[in-house]
Amino acid sequence: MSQIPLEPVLDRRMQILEAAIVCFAKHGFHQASMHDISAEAGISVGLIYRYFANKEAVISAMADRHKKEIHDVLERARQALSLRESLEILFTAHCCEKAPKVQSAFVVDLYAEASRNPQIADLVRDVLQTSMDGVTDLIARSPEAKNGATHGLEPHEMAELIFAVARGMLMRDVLQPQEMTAAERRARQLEVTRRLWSLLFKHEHEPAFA
Amino acid sequence: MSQIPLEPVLDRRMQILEAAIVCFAKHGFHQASMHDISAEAGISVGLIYRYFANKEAVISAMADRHKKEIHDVLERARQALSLRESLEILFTAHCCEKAPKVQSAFVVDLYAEASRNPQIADLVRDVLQTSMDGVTDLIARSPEAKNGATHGLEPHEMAELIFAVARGMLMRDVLQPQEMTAAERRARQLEVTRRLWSLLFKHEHEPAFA
DNA sequence: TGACAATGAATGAACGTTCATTCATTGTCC
DNA sequence: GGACAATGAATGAACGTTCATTCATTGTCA
Repeated sequence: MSQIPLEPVLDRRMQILEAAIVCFAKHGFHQASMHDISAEAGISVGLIYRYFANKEAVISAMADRHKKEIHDVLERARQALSLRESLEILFTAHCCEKAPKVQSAFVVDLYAEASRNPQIADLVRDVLQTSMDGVTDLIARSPEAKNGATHGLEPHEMAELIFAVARGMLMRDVLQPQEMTAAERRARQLEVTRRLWSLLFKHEHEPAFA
Repeated sequence: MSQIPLEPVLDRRMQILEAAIVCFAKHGFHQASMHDISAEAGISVGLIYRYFANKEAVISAMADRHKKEIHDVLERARQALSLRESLEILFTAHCCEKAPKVQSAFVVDLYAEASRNPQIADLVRDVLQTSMDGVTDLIARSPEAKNGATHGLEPHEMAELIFAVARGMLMRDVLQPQEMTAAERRARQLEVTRRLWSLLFKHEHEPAFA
């Protein structure tokens, strides 16, 4: 009846990380206890230590997972049919249906941690640089850039602004009440994305309809 | 010979808060211990409890102080001679000479805390709303808005974008290496501010010189 | 039976908080 | 002025609690 996992070790790790992100988002990295995580995962405390050396290792693994997720988002953005669609994917990636706000809270916590943990800072910097390079590239190749609707800005300067806005909206998101649904968050994000898009790429002599 | 302080009680509170922001920025709200704060302030642990009910109260007082500081910045921005100068003041307020990065790290921590502490969330939301209302007003009264260089955006929509970018840059700031000076941070901030300004307010048929 | 997964009570360090105690300063009386 | 009383700011050891981590024990399959 139950499926036999090919990699039970990886499954356990995933299960623990899944529980950890919920606890971290709810209490913060250092206020969430190992007991909280084990309870959320439905396992014992000791078992966590079979799969992770210590709490620090859980945090690191979560940061690594975040890195992979961002790379996936970037890949999806790359495959979009238009630059605007790419941006919408990037801006709404964190609005997942289950547990809205968890992703935002986690990322803000990650930046807070980065401000005092050089290892996390390196990782976050790396994720950011890779993403920005990717978007710079997307912009440079876009018809919008070739049509000269760039207001004299370089693609990398545009990418910098885009990511500043994305981070800023993420911060804003953690201020929203818990009850706000993922759909509502998405709508808010898209509104701002479109506003930014029309500023950045709207041809100067065209009206901004869409 | 020695000056007699008029309000020694307030002085002590200030001294403790000054030490607290350093410790909070260095270790985070919940990793900084009361012993850390007392050591940084050069006083005993017990004395903190003469001026604050508990650790929570220290955090709250710091949040209140942050609120006052932001109001001061807004006041200075209001008195600037041009909209652009106002924005530059808002964007570089956190780049103070002593202890660069401390302010940014504190604010990111404050948002992280807001994501799970409704009381802090209310305060931060309030600070943000007041600031955004102020800037919306500044924009509405500006010659730029009256000249129609607004790309069809409402003043409050512009303010929203401006604050998103400001928050985003603040987050970016905590990734910068500790050694980066306040002047270098300021320069980075101004660069982005000017780019944003030219996007938002540059007249559509004018080249962007400045 | 043996190998490994899983448990959760036990451990000790670290933390927030308290409070008995110290002592420089100020006030009071002769 | 000098002797003594009163104050309360300041201290830091001690307390109860929480937490990350360990490990002896139990459960589970092949």
